[in-house]
Amino acid sequence: MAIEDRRQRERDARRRLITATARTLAESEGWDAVTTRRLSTEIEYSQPVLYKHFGSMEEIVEAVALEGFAELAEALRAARRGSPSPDDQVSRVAAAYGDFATRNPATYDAMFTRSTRLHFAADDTPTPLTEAFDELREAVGTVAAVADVDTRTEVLWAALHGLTMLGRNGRLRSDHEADRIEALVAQFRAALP
Amino acid sequence: MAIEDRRQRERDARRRLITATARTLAESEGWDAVTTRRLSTEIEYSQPVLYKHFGSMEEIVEAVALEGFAELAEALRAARRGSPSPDDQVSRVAAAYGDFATRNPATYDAMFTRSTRLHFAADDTPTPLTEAFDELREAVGTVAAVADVDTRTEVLWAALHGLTMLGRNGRLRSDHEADRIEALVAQFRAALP
DNA sequence: TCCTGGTGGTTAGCAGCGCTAGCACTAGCA
DNA sequence: TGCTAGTGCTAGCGCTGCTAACCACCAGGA
Repeated sequence: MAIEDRRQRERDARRRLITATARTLAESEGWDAVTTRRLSTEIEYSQPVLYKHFGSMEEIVEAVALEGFAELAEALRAARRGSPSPDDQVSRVAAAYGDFATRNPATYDAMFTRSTRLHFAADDTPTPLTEAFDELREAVGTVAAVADVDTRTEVLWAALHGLTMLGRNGRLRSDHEADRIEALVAQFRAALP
Repeated sequence: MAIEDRRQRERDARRRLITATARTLAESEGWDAVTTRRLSTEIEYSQPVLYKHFGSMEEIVEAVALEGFAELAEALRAARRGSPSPDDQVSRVAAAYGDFATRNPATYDAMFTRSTRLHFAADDTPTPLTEAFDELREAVGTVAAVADVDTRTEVLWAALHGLTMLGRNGRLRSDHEADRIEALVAQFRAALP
């Protein structure tokens, strides 16, 4: 069995190598550069090896996205815990969200633009996704005992995502990012039931 | 000159044929189906004809996007004008925005996901884009004499865009769309200076 | 009326894409 | 030592966006 174990470890390591390389390559040169040929030369294996681990290129992107969601959840959790007063949590979490998106643009892209098959609020929702959402939800919950926390969390998430995407594509005034986050949090706080 | 005029008219007509066909095809089968070969057979010309009118496939998508922005601006204008009381404008405009995005998913995609080169708030911003933004801005302006209308308009736009994108990819509970719009508008109204 | 320049449109082909069939080799077991 | 299972390769298919080179036609002047 030891041999089988070793083989499994090697398989796992190579799988991680593929996703890590894909992510690094995407962050440095954009997802357009992440082709099966380029990726395979980068990991120093031939193309078909990729398909031993993933059914398609899309699945590789999905794996990167999942990794991203786990990291996002962790970043939001850290922001929430590092918050001195509970009232501050929404503000901190919003800032952490923007920060993550800015620092990992390609990964964020994998999470929200390039992977259409990862669904929320469904039976097959992977745990990293629900965990990230739950962190936002917890933060929203502290603001006040609002009637429908879920709805307001979704609205907050949507606003943060919208600010990220529009900002990235040059659709918003580039020197007012902080103002927008502030305005968002302010109007969020103002709407107490 | 009459001959030259006729030629120009024919050129214009063919250009419109290309964008209209691309849009229709995208709405019915998705942008993946809009390849240069498919598009050229659809308009009953050969591939190089496309390149007499557009420099690349991306420019065709951009043309569809511009058309979409013009229509969106018009839809928002109609919603604003059809509003009985000024207080209602934000709500109406938000609903009209969601409506447009739902009715024209592929066009919306061209506007916000597939065309990265159309910038807002810049010197080279095409008029349809600023017009659409201005309609939102006007609606926001009616809510109250807020200090920074621009910032709050951007936040509203971002929230609407986020709700659209996350909703479309199954990232939000599918039977609470109206609730989210309502919550968004409510918190928007609540945050008066 | 014939000739000529320019325009409109075509066919054929390039490089690169995701993906796969099928072969060569090697490690591990009997 | 011979067999087997599994690993990784080469080569190639059908597709993509895009372009070079050519042909047919029409408008305008001699």
